[in-house]
Amino acid sequence: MSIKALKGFKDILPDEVGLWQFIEQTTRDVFHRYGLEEIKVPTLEKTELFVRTIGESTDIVEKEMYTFTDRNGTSVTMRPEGTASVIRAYIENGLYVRGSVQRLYTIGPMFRHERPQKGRLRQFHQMSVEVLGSNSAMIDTEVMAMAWQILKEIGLQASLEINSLGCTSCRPAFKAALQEFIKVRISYLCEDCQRRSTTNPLRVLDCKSDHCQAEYVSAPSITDHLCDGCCDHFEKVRQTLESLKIPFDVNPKMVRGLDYYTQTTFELITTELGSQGAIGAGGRYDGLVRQLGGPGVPGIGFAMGMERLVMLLSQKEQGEILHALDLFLVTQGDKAYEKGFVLMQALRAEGLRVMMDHEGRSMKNQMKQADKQKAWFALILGTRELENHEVALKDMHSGEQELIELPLTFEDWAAVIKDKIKI
RNA sequence: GUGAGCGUAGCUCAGCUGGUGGUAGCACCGGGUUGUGGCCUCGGCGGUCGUGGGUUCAAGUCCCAUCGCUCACCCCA
Repeated sequence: MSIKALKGFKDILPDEVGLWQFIEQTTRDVFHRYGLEEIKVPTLEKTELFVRTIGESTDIVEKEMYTFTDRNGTSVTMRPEGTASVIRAYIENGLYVRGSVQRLYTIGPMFRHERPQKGRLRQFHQMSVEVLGSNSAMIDTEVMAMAWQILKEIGLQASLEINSLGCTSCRPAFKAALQEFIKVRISYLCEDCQRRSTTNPLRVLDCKSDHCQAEYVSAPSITDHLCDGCCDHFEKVRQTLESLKIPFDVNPKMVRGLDYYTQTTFELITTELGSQGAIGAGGRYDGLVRQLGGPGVPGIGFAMGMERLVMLLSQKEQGEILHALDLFLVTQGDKAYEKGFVLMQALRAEGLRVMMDHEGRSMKNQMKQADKQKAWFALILGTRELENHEVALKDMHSGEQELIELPLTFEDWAAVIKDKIKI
């Protein structure tokens, strides 16, 4: 094998695609029930879009973007996340005039140049939601409830953690208090935290070192520094989550990696994926649309990682057998093969999923193929059946087989067979 | 960017202190059933031991380099 896929880029093979389709269909169904509309946006954007939204000093922008200059000398970037593009499209196409609140979702690949590991790829897929134009706390709850519903319907469990990061009026004060707290004990902290204390102080709270966490038990908590507005909002979110009986934990130490978040943030976490436990995450971003030159509308969004969902689901027992085919047509001899081929096309035109063998294999082998391809029925057309104007229909599950009499006109065969298997 | 582990058949892997690459499992093809799948049984196909160099009478095994994969850190979906 000479040429292989790029590091962190994966083929999704046919055996796996069924799971992908199941997850995607279930998710789309829930989205539609919540009144969301799909929007499709480009995977390539001007680099500036991501720098301005995600934040200059974030890891994504600093070292993870697939950025290059195109043939015109423009700096372009393969999107590392979906929100920025959707907001750009919202502003550029004036979607805010369609109504005060826009509920959008998009599904597709994202790109980040990181070292791959379990549950982390350079090209990965997200299903993401953006609700623009409402600052109601109920919207926050609705979005989380929707994520919760999706997990429930695809049969996965995760824990929901929420936090509030405050707004432009209360966050600076908290940041200052936190920096003051860190300064006093900086020499007791791990190297990472020492570095973070200047680059992104909020991040220290997220440190995985037990030692650092021991220091942070007495650290100032964002929830104690929220302004009245943010406090009310957060309170409302918790109340409504409770009224919907959605279990959650408040994690005042949860900090998100993108600069645009304000107020409510949340993560859906599982412990079954090694260190990449977040299967979905999001939050409110009230200043983002204006920051990109649009109207001053608030927004909230979240994204779920397809690969992580697929991994979790494939770890579980796979339930009932799905019939990939309605019929596998087994033939014997040249004449039956030729007739069978035309019959197969007629059956397909009738809406049935049908396959047959073209390699001239034995009847036994053809039966094996029928089994392997998960056909519901085997339809046997041998020399004997051809002579008698009949066909044998075998239920591959029960093993029962019956002879079906066929009309003299070949053209009517397909309809008769279709009738028979739709019992 | 940092650290650790691993590269032997399409896949999962044995292969001890160097001494002829495994009747290994799964998958695939064929026979046992001259017209019938799953289970069983028998047979068959299948390999530049990641690549390049070195040590040695002899390297899958030891040494060096290189490429690739994996996991973890950072960070994130």
